[in-house]
Amino acid sequence: MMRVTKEQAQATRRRIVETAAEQFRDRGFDGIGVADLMKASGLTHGGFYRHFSSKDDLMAEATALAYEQLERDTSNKPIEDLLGRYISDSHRDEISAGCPTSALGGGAMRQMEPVRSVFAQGVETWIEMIEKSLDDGNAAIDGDRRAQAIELATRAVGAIVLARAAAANGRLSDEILATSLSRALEDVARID
Amino acid sequence: MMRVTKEQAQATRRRIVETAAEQFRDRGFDGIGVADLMKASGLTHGGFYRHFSSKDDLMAEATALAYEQLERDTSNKPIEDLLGRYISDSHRDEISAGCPTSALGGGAMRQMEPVRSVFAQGVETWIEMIEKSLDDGNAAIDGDRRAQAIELATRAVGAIVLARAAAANGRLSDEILATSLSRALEDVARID
DNA sequence: TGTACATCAGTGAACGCGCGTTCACTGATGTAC
DNA sequence: TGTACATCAGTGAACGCGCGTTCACTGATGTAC
Repeated sequence: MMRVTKEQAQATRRRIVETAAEQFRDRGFDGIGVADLMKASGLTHGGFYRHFSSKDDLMAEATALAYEQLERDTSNKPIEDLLGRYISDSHRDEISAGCPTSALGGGAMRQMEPVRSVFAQGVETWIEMIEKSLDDGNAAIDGDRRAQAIELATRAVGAIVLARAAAANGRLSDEILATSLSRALEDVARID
Repeated sequence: MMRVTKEQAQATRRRIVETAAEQFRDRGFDGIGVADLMKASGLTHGGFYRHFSSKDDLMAEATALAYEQLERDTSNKPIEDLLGRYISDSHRDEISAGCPTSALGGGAMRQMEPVRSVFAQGVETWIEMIEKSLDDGNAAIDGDRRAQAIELATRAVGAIVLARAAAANGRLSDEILATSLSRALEDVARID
């Protein structure tokens, strides 16, 4: 097996990006190398540069894919579901399938340009999803939906980041999630 | 100059921890190495292990110091000041002097044990500081102060993490900070 | 207080290792006739 | 449709480099007498 159908090559490329999207969130951009990423994709490291011009290039693409997955999993859901899924034990614990902002966004300013822009675009998308979720729930009467969406976006991200930072103290971490979720749901009920 | 007063040695050690507390927040734990850290402290890398048993050891100590600095800068301040300082352009931009939770907390679960516990303790301290700030403001009447403190803690951390993740889009990043702060201040005014 | 020796903070060379990246090579796929 | 050749996805060895850590050494400080 050397050289492969164009379709197979495209599938390989996609597989690498999917693997990277998981592994980067799980271990951090610096926590996994090109060789291990290729091995986890069932390949050897040498072929990497047939698909990507650099690790940074893959970081940008993998992050973009992670935001697309977040969008797919979240859009067209009632705001209560959205918050319930985001502010949860399973989201805290399964970083590799979770929101890229909470997993990697804290270091976005340390990254090179292609990656930074992907994060900025992902944050905008994330806010718009919440706004849409608020609008869908009820025939828009009150207030500034955009501002409400931004507030809920920060509360959700903050809850997960804080719960992960506190993870060594399980009781505290759980308290942060439970309190954050119940107060967010109360406030959403008040809006609707 | 080889061998130095016990006081000087202690001062050197402190200087390394202070440098590390800044550099780790700025560049990330993986973003700066032992040799560069020692150079930034005016030393050569060889002496590192006279003071610390490993880089992880320093990471734990530096993070603990960063939380102490946060506590010093923040406690006994009215809640409005606390939020105004935290949710600000300068806090977003000057990561090296800012809150360790927003700078490094997202990766706490990827760290080894001494470090994880320091983050958990730091988060607890941070929540307690907000709770105290709420209590000081007015003679405790209503509601669950602890829950209010947790909510405000997540809103502050979330605002900074989101603003940093969105930094490549300056307008969006500023919008997140402005909206988060004004809504947090409104809610605090409602509580008091 | 003065002398002799042990301690140990700091130096700089060296260690093995894993990193991102490059390269010559392979051989089935894709293409030109 | 069949043949001849070019392309290029994937392999695995090799590159230079920076990492965390170790070590023999230095010489002023600290200590024992």
